[in-house]
Amino acid sequence: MVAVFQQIHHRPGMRSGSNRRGDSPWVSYRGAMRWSAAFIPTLRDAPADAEAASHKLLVRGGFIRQLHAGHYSLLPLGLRVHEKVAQIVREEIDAIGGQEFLLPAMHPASIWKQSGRWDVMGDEMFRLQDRGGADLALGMTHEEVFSHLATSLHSYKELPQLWYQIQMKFRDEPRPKSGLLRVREFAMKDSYSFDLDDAGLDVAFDAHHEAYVKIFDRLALQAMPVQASSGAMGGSASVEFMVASPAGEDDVLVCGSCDYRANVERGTSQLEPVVDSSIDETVERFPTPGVRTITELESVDGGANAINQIKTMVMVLDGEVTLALLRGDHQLNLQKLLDNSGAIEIRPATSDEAFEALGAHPGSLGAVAVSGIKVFCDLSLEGRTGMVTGANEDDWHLRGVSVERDIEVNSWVDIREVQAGEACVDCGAKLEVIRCIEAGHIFKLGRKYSTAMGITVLDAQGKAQTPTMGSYGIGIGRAVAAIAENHHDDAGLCWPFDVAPYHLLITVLDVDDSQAMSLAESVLAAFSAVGLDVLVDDRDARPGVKFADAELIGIPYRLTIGSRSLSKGQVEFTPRRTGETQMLDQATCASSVLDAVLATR
RNA sequence: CGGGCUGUGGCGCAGUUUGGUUAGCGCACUGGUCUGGGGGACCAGGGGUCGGAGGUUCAAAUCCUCUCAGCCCGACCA
Repeated sequence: MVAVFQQIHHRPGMRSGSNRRGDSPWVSYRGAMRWSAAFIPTLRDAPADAEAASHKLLVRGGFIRQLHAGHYSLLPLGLRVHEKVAQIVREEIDAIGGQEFLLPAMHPASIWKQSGRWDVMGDEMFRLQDRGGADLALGMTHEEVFSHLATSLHSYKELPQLWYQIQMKFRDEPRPKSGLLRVREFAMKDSYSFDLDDAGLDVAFDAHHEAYVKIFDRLALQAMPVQASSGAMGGSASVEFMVASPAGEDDVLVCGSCDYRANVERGTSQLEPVVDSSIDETVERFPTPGVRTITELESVDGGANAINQIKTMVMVLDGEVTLALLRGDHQLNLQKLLDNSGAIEIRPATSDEAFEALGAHPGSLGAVAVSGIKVFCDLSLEGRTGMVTGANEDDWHLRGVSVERDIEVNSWVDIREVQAGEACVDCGAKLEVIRCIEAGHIFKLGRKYSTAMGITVLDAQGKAQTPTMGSYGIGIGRAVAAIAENHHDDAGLCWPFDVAPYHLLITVLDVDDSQAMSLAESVLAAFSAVGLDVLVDDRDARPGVKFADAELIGIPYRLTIGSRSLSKGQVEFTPRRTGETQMLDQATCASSVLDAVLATR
């Protein structure tokens, strides 16, 4: 470490900022950096188009720069955080037996066609052709490639396998946004488990669940595991790790008194029972001129409260016109309908399509006496009677409708979106809806890919078996952004110790004071000796600039060495998070700072 | 893909409605003097195809047409 100390020795008289190779003996060392030689382009103002706190601060702090929409350059400071996050993920996946790979980012179309996803992925996959005209894709995930490799497995004795990589993924997001939170090119840790049977898959899944808890704990992210939709790709269990943040894009149902947590795409609630007035009403047609909305129908003569209305939504599922029925006061959740129908593509029907299918325009639609059209009906309508709904003739509605008697329902499904304040399905307490960032997602794939890609191993009886798979992802860059979202204040970032670009910032206020510089160097040496990372602010700048930048980039601990305190034999120690400064004795500061830092890490 | 908005130096903006000298301002940057514990002052500088193309005009950052890019809301999204 003496060598390190000398490599970074600041030569008195050298102008700060002079960093030409020819006149500096400075040799790069990952754990130590002089600010005067570093590329840390801090900005006083955030770019006007930055909205999310993490976006603003990561740009202002010189961690990232946008190249174009959804593509960011990681600057040295940003890369250090990114790599520390990746390393934590790597260590925890290794700890459950993961083996790291590095796979091609560019894939032949053939494997995507084999899995069936060449068509399914649609516009979200970047596609290109090579000079020979062969179709290629930039990998958005790596089930296909890993599955292709897994065809080299031949015996049950080789299972289980747990494979992973940390690699760039490419997704042509329709709307990249919020800095690193939603991008089109990003590093992701994705692991895949291969097991002979469901019990093995359970083990791999649970191991990941525990590993993820440890990872997010080490990242200082308060991530809650929530029940999630498996998405279009199916799967029997799916858990997302969600970090509460206004910059997020998912809504999560959180029960205040038990541990029920679910994505609104999956979660449900208890509904207050509704008592319908009469059971044997007959269906009656009545005029409702100009009435087009649930609200209007509430107050019209012969109408009813929303709770007694049937909302008829005309959707197009994979090109087929379909009806989704809900209680008048409920909202449709598209993902739920997707999951329940098994469709890949979903969109609301146009007004013309609705008219063609039902003979009326939206606002007067209903499912009574409709046949030949698939009808998905929300569970909340089971057994309901005396309902009001559209008559499939503009300006007319029906009342006295008994759902089960009068409507030909193909499937009863949970397709409504739970609202805040509804009762927890487990304990009945009030549910909150919390905006979250999806930081990780684990799920059981089953045999979809192993079947498609032709993976088989012989079992103990010599019979061919198709292994079952699990898939587990964590976005590294998104985790960096999520940490920034959760750990900042008005002045800037406050990196958790384990992912901080540097552990200690030594702010030297008078860079021409050789006593101050040599004190900085001795503290640096003490930190380097135990493998901690130190940034020395040796810029010839005014104190105000240095303090502001220090708070902006958010190094967890700062040692300030200034002639004013130094003349009294003192230096200042300030944790970024509290901002509370403690005076330390100059002579012993190296060891006391080291002790303080190690004690609180 | 629908709705809204924005492109002027590295960042933040003014100027555009009503066309008219050399396109300005703050920050940042370079040299200098002073200063020296919370984004300091002064002096002197460098840096801009006004997103792009076409058009109207004696004259275009400004008007017209097309186009590209970016942002926000929604849709969408392992």
